[in-house]
Amino acid sequence: MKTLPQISEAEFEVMKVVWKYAPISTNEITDYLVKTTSWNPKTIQTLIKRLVTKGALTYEKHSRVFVYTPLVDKDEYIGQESSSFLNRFYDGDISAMLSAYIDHDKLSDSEINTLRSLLTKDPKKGGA
Amino acid sequence: MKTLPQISEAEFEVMKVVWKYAPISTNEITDYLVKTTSWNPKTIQTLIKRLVTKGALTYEKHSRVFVYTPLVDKDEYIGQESSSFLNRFYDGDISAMLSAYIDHDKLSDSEINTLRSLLTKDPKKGGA
DNA sequence: ACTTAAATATTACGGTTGTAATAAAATTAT
DNA sequence: ATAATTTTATTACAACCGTAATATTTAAGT
Repeated sequence: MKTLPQISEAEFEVMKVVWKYAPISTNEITDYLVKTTSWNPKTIQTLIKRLVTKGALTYEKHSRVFVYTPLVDKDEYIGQESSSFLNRFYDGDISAMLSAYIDHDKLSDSEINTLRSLLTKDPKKGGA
Repeated sequence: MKTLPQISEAEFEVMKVVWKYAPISTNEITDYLVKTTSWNPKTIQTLIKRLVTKGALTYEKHSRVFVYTPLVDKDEYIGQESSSFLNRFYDGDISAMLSAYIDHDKLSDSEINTLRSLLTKDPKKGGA
């Protein structure tokens, strides 16, 4: 498996926007994040640039503007981070993790039910 | 809620040892981690020191040696990290997260069953 | 009391991150 | 063509991190 680039927390916020709206220009990314964060546009520029350097984003020039597309797949990235999280914090024991969420986050009955139905679905259907 | 100190990934490995064996001396921590990691003892010293500075550990002097005890609660820390992870990566949607684990990590039937039974336990019993 | 050994403390150093400011290049308007 | 504006590129800088090395303090032996 190819190794995905290291994406910092702030950079990840940028990635989320690009994943959602790509292809998207610098200004569009900036407009969006200026509204949803407390970041200065200059900061957002820097984050975008770093993501390009890291190989997480690529772009096409449309005359003066750059229009970005993700180079890393969202599900793959999140899946990898999730596995790594599970290993570091719960030694890979997913039951231990779920237990901790149930205790710590005090899941409501309806959340519990949703989870249960998730686990009850016939895995034969829906598979690849 | 009091804010827990920021603990880095390498520091967290040290914390795990202290959580497990506290009260524990510098040398005991070092011996343990030298075996389970590729770290130089000096590196481990540094990590311990930083954890003290950050308020994650405290110690008692027993003549020349320091004997450490955690100042942050393991479950509390992990719970907080877990909530934060869930929010950042899954927008707080625990079903989405579990779904992703099921898909990405290809959970076995027995794992699925364990999870299901976890969710089926009567929450009335065992509560505080 | 001195020397030695063991433990702790201080210093180092490059990479990453958060957070921008300044500089340069490219377009657009005049 | 120039000037003004917009976009991108370069530079900055401190905190945090991984990874130690060196220095100092303190206890133990002799």
